[in-house]
Amino acid sequence: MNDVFPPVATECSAAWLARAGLRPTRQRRALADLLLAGGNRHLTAEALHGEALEADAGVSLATVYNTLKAFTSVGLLREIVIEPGRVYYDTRSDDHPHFYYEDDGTIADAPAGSVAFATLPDAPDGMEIATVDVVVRLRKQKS
Amino acid sequence: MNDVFPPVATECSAAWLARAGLRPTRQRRALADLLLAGGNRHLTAEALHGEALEADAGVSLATVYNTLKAFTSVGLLREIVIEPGRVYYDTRSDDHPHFYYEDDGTIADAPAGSVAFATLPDAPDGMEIATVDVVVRLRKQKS
DNA sequence: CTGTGTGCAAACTCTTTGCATAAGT
DNA sequence: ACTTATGCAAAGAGTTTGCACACAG
Repeated sequence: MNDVFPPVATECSAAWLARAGLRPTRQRRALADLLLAGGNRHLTAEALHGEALEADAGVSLATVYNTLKAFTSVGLLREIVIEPGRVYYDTRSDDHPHFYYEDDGTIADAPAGSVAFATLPDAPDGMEIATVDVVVRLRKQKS
Repeated sequence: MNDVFPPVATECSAAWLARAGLRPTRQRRALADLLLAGGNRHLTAEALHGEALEADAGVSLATVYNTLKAFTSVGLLREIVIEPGRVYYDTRSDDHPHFYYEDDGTIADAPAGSVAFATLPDAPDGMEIATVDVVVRLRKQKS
């Protein structure tokens, strides 16, 4: 076992699912493989379904939706909501800032550590801060 | 003319619209009045439509949507997207952080100045930062 | 075996649009 | 007058759901 290298996708998807208590069905493994394949990814249900189709994974769109929700609820993925009517899923599930390119609607991770808070608000009484979502919206330079 | 006090709603809506180059129709003035009435507000199209109905403003839902979009495009409002399939409009159009109560899906302004950045990322080449959206997600305290 | 996951299609929610009427300048 | 806005209802996009079948433990 090697803790240094990121786990190989084909092996990882089963472990991933097992650790989360999700049954490693063929569809879930296929989707997990796709998600884990390319480093940190930010994609929509439809985009993932498209990739699944290309890979002949035999996964229906409904299952993609259900699976993404399942993955999210066990903390394997994180939802990002930036545009109305479109949910992105991030394969990094920790709290980190994003770039949003307004021109083409794509999302990327902002460089690690590039956002730091000098101050954060106190949570109102009886509340606690779950996460702090930061989206840096980018547009083409005017000049 | 008095620059110190915030403009009175009934007077303001016409000025608002004129300044933005929007025709001051009855519906737009009614919606502007509702929006300006209660300080900083965060509401959805449906919520505003509900208020318009209560106020007998005679404004259709489609017009509420169109009007909110029009107001947003001229900078009178700002869109806030936090939940999938639900757009909030903020009567404060400047860049400021929000609290999001996960329990009931409501939004509030975070206290002024409560969020400050120690560092912000450099925009990628050819890009510039348009805005930085900050949403502090709150949940009920566990204890 | 037993229960959970999948697939299909229909339902659902929020939002947008086409077109005829009404209102603003 | 001429142009833009409104209202209705229907279409649209993205997501969720109900139910029968299939698969994992």
